[in-house]
Amino acid sequence: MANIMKAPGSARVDCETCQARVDGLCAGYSASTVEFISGYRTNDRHLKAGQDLLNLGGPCDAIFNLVDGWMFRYTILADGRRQILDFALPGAILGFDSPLGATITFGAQTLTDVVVCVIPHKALGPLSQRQPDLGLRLAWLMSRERSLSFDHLTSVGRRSAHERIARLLLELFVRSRSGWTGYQIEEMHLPLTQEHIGDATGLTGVHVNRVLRDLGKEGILKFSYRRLSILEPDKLMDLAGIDQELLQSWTGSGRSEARAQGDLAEGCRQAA
Amino acid sequence: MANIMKAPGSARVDCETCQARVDGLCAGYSASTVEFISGYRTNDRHLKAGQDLLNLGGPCDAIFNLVDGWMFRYTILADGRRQILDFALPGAILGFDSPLGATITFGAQTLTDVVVCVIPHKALGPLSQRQPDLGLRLAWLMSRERSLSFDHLTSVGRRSAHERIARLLLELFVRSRSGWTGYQIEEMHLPLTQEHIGDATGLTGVHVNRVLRDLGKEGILKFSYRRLSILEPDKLMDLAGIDQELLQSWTGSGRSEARAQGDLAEGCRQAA
DNA sequence: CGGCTATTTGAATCAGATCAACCCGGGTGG
DNA sequence: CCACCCGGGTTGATCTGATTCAAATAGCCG
Repeated sequence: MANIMKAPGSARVDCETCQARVDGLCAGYSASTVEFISGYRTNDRHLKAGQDLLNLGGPCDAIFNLVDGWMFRYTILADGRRQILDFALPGAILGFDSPLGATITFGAQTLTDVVVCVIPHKALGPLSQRQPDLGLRLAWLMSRERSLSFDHLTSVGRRSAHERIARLLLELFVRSRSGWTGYQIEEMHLPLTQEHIGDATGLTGVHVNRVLRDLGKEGILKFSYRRLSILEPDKLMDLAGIDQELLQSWTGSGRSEARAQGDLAEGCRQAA
Repeated sequence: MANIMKAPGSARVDCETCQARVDGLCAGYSASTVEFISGYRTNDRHLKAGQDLLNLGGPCDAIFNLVDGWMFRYTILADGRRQILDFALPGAILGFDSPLGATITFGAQTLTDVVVCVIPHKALGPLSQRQPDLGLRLAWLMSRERSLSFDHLTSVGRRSAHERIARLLLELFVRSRSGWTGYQIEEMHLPLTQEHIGDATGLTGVHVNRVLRDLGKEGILKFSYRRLSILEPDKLMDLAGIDQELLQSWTGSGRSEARAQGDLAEGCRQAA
């Protein structure tokens, strides 16, 4: 997975080849602009799978640009119940949460080995002075995360267990590919346990298992031991209640030749 | 409620006295800065209670600064199930959703008579060029909305019906006051039906009624016919599982003498 | 092999949904 | 002034999707 990490720990992420430039804060910027932004970085951080990036209750004074690996954000209630809020893929920004110095109210944990590059909150002001569309871009990024969160809220609030799970798996698949036609039979490595899926969908691990088993029996998909196979894309999309265009909004969109409207960088360009 | 609306329809919102300057895009800006921003406004819009601001499936080419009144955002599923995503109070920004021209994926409906001031998306670029912290500010605003959404997600995913309802009512109370010590017995007008509460918490209207009835019997609060009375603040906060500091994060925070960390404008100031 | 974590399966239970009345208050129109 | 209506709110009986508890299995690693 993490080919960037060959030289473990010490190596500094090279902005030229950074995965996060595909669809994140630096997407579509020229080399010189990226260079400029990079000047404000402090040291990268490398984490093993299963670690927390920032600890609950502590302060947070930087944003983290997820360069490689998968993470998730979560809250823990007093009695131990956990809710997973969203999954972060390369290009995600973490740590832009409570304005400055305020204590963190939700955690962020790695699902795989991970690399993040770090930009102190303090740098955001100066950065956005010299690169004025950066603030807007960050705003669009946040807005997209909020939309995703709205989507999850709708799932958990109003959809059946089967719908929720179908939808989540589909979302993660599509986002990890940055797009999908929706017609191909596909397979991928999904670094989640059934417990994770339960905590993300507001269900029990046990119940997730039963549903997964159902979906398997119906030949729609298989998921066990971290391997997901989508066997009947159309049935799955139908069950999940997904229209093709929604698929796009989950990623920066079409990537390739800027599939018209949905693209983040495009959005900023037009707005400017 | 809407004293700004005395001259109905035609009157243009006066930025000097605009409620949304307390905690929104324009919060804390000097008169001249607000003036500058205002130059990019197009005509205000005045809506009656129960109307939709933007219609689903259509495009959206402007952001709306909610100046007066209450609204909510929602999604409707194919079979009619509705999920309310959040409630918008004065100072909220609506319409900053899908990047540009893309079709709207969730609706926004008024709960009371409402006034919004309108800034075309096209203006955002130029605006943030000349007022570079505006983008960042918008980003913080979006980030706060996302945090709220995370909160709702946690409620709906992991809390009991009693907890969810207690929490929602508390949230709305606190946000509408922009803060609360948490000790006073209080009363307010809440422009919601039990159906609304159900759709926001992922419950049935019927069940909301039963819970509300319970809470009434226990003397914790009363809510009927749009009037909410908090009778036992401490019990309510306990039931809702709220710590004092979380209260702050729901608003721009402490308002008055910038309760240190949580304040939006403060955040931008420090970052700059 | 032994220990660990994840998955699987069954049986009992429960929180909340569904269905179906009925009530209440405040318009509206006759 | 009253009859009617209509959008909430209330209440009970019943049903069910999902939880809980508990025990067995399966893969993984040292």
